[in-house]
Amino acid sequence: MKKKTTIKDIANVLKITPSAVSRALHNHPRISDKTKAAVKKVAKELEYQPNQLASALRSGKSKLVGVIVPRTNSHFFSSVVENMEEELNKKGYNVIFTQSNESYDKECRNIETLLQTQVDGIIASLTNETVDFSHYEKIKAKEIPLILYDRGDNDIGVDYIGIDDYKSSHIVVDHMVEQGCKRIAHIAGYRHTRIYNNRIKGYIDALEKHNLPLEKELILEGDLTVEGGRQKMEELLKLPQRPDGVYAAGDYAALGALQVLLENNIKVPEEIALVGFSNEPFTSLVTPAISTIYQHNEQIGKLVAKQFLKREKDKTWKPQLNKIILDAELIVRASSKKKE
Amino acid sequence: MKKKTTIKDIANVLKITPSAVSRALHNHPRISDKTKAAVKKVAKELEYQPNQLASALRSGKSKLVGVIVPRTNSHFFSSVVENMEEELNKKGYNVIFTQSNESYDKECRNIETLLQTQVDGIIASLTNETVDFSHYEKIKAKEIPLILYDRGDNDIGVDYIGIDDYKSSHIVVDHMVEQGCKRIAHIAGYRHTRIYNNRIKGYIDALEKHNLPLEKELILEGDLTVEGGRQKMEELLKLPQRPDGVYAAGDYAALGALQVLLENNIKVPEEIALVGFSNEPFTSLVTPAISTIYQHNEQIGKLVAKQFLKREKDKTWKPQLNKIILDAELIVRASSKKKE
DNA sequence: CTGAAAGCGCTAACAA
DNA sequence: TTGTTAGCGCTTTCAG
Repeated sequence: MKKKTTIKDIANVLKITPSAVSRALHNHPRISDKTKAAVKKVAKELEYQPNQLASALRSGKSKLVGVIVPRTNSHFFSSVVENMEEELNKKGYNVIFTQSNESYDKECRNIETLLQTQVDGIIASLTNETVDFSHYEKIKAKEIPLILYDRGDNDIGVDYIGIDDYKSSHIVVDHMVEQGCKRIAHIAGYRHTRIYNNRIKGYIDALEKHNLPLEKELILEGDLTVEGGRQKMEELLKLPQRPDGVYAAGDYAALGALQVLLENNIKVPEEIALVGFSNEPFTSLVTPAISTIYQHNEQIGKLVAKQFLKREKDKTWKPQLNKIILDAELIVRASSKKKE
Repeated sequence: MKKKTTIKDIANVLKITPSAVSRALHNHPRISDKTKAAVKKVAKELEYQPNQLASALRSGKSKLVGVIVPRTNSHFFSSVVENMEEELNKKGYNVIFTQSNESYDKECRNIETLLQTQVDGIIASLTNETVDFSHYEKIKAKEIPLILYDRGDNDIGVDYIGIDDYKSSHIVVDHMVEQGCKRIAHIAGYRHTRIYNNRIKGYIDALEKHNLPLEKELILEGDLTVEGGRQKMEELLKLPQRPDGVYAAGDYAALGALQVLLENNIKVPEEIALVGFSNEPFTSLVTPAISTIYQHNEQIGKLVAKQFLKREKDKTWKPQLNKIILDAELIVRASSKKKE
């Protein structure tokens, strides 16, 4: 490894002190424009690259933000992260990025390593498994900003940004009723995950709002994979009286359901309408295209970043709860359009 | 921010010196088991967390690896990264992760920030735009390990890991010929990107191998988006004599092509067989499922990580070319199975 | 406007 | 086996 130029090297060339160089590079107000210019010129000539590590150690600010993502292979998360990164980069922060792979243990280790790396803040979305929050208390204890998003609606008193799952279900049911559905089934996620539970509650209350009877056999809890969706749909088709609409709490499950419907020559949406959740890219690519809930991925990413920056700036910051809940948006596509 | 425990604090408690503590924590051979135990006990009690920054600054090793990805919203890249991360974490490295978004400028800036962060190595896949490699020379000049993967087959003399695109085309054409195709079209990527060029060359040579005539109008270069695939497929359908097979150099383009075929009531694979490239998840989800090339994502991720670790270990390392080329694998699905 | 000097937390060569 | 000492590269008071 070649030795790199340091501010000391620049100082030597110009016969000034390292501190002057440091100030010049940071546009300190009380430094002459002449030296500023000179320093910058020499810096460029010597291909000076600031050593962030040293700066971080001295100043106590690493300019690093740790992000924990449950999975990368979901369009939702990757676009959230993309926007977060963009926003943070603008303000001179770099993003260290780890994935928990939906494992609680990995999540704990992620936090450990991020803290060791001296990140200035942590942004996280919980795994499906996470029910205990004690590992997050450590972060709180250190009083570094912690922002949760999407999966992380919490009682531990830290910032949270996500969409209104309860209301989303209302939007979906409203739409399906309007399209003429009378018996809407719900392929649901596991109830112990807060967001899925909220979707179930929203579904139930929305039915009541429309004076539709609640039929227990129309709520099928499970994992929201393609295979899961297939199984649940097959169960639904075996019922003495079939539903005329299916609301799946995830797009992959919706796709599985669609496959089963098509294989059974059931017309979508005429016989059974279908709505998914998350706006995964494939929903617009299959035939018929699947109606789905758009979670404002980009905006969530940006908001999370901004919230972090706000916390970071405020010196007197203490961990505190502050929820930002966005309304989701229904994207109506062919799979649920019974009327024109 | 609360003040954190340092090795000095531990030293004070035990009335020993910081260096002894440091050694104890690192299981230095020449330190008594007694002090080791004592140090570790106190460390736990005080919730000591090593400050990687300080360690990095002192030792010149940040234990950080920078990874540049063109896009995260591709299944290929996310699974490569996932496996890379896993492998590197095992050896105590953390991954800093940036995306270039297929922009040359962003790629340059990414390198800049990674170097400033004092990463111990850089792992990158080039953007589609990248034709000039001068920004990578900087990394070479610093003599820190640089590994390229997938897009990055290079003449700059650094390690590269990817699949054999030329051969992949052969595998595809062989398969299609075996299925009875006589006129195979190629929806291609832009020729200036090496991997797409290799796929084109492979396609051409494979046709020759099978004594099939090369028809220029059957090679359509473009961006491999869904929309791009649609357009090219429409062009192909306008030809006086239609092809009986389509090989798309990307799955999204293959999907676009499939949509057009289905909209025109053309039977797939009976009238026109279809093969894509990359094994994006949706290929197995659409109907008919799309045959495609699997690029050994997981293995590539692991190999890249291992290659980095090898370079890192070898103190006498100098930038040098070392290619690892994997054979890709064809996943045959309904879209190309003319025979049983 | 600039210089001198101290130190962030840790490691490692050299002593003892 | 442990202590001493010096310093990684940078920032930041405190002087001048």
